[in-house]
Amino acid sequence: MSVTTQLQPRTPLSRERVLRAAVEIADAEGAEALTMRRLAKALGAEAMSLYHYVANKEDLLDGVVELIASEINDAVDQLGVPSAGAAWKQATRLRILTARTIFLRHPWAPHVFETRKTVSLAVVRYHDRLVGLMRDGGFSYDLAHHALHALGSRALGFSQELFDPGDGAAAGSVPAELAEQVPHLVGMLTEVAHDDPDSTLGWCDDQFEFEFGLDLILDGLDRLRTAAR
Amino acid sequence: MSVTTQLQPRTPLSRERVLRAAVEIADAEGAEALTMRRLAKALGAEAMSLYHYVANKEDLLDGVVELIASEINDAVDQLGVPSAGAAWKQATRLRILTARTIFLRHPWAPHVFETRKTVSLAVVRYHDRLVGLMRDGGFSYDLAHHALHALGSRALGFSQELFDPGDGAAAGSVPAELAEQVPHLVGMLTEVAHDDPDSTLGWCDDQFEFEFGLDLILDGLDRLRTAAR
DNA sequence: ACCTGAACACCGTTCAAGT
DNA sequence: ACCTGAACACCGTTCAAGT
Repeated sequence: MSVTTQLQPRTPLSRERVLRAAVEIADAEGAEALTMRRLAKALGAEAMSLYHYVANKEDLLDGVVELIASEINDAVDQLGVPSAGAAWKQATRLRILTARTIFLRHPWAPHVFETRKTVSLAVVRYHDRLVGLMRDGGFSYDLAHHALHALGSRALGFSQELFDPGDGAAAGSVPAELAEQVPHLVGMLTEVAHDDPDSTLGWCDDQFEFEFGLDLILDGLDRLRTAAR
Repeated sequence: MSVTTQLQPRTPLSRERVLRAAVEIADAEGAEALTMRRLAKALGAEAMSLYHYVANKEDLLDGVVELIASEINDAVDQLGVPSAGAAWKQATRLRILTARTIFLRHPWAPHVFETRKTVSLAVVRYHDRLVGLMRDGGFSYDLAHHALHALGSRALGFSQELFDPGDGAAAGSVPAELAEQVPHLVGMLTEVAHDDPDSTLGWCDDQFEFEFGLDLILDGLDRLRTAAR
């Protein structure tokens, strides 16, 4: 028995390694593949070993959120665009769209963010800087506060859609019975699908719609900002 | 053994009964209490019996969404307020705030709505009528389409918040270390909490913030509507 | 036809034990 | 100290069998 097994994890486990492995699994196979047993196997350990680094699965997911929020903070901290006065809007817009690029790499992450019960310090820090930009634009704390609520998850760069209003847009594929029940949607569907015949499936451009909604809110806030002067 | 057992369910099971019982359990104990075994027990049956009325748990939740969306449609269908021209905005606002009252009765429902993979006909129908109101206001199908995306879940009357920017607002309860890391939020917190000293905990008024965000979007859309004339 | 008991393949997690 | 095997208390679900 003097043959030392070489297949064991060379680097010891750590909370950092556990969290990074969790993100990798979710990236590769989706959030539902992220089980304690599966995660342990990826680390060359047993499920129970993980409990030395995370209190339980909720704590694991809290840590994953903290990791991704830190990734976002790292990206937006080095933007360094002017934000004084009217420039607040472009600065905020760029910051949010930059944060969004991280979620495009982790499409499972929004759902995990939304199911957290505790607040992540990195998420709070992100919002703090956002309020900073608004203050540069002359926002009162009161208006900045309402702004955070109005933006909601859009502040971090994502918006969960209940359904895609363009589903089944393969014009004419809508059953006649359904067409009678939802005439406006069918009309909308055929017209918009007609305007953009390139897109065969899922003709809603997520990025365009995100920016449309974001600009609608930012423009509205900017109007309130100048009105309050 | 001629004694017939009187404790069995008198009324036979049905999909309708199963779905209604599911809503009752979630209302009373939260969505996590809604398991197949628990649901069966509430109906005086065994878990396996439920599979004659729902294909699986996802189908059960799909049915629950359909049930609640129908409840919403029933409520908003009888509003009957004018919606022609500029009145579209008030009509839409009232409709959305009315839909919201149903979610206030089922606080677990937003999460279930957001995790659906298939679209509910009742949800589609709700949005169809919303597009109808916008058409009354002179919206192009294109603008109405962007409007649905911009509203997102707000169209149905709820907005999931990542965190409450007013948590720990018991002014002064913020550790000095945290105060240094997020100065703007702490400043915002103390000022807004000061303005409204009544609220001891959770000083963010959900209803007010929902209406603020909703009006910001509706006002923006109304501006685009008139600009497009 | 409608319903069910036992069993299966998973979960997260506890506990007592290994090195 | 760090890690683990076996076991527990749950899940959703399959299957073959009851009436």
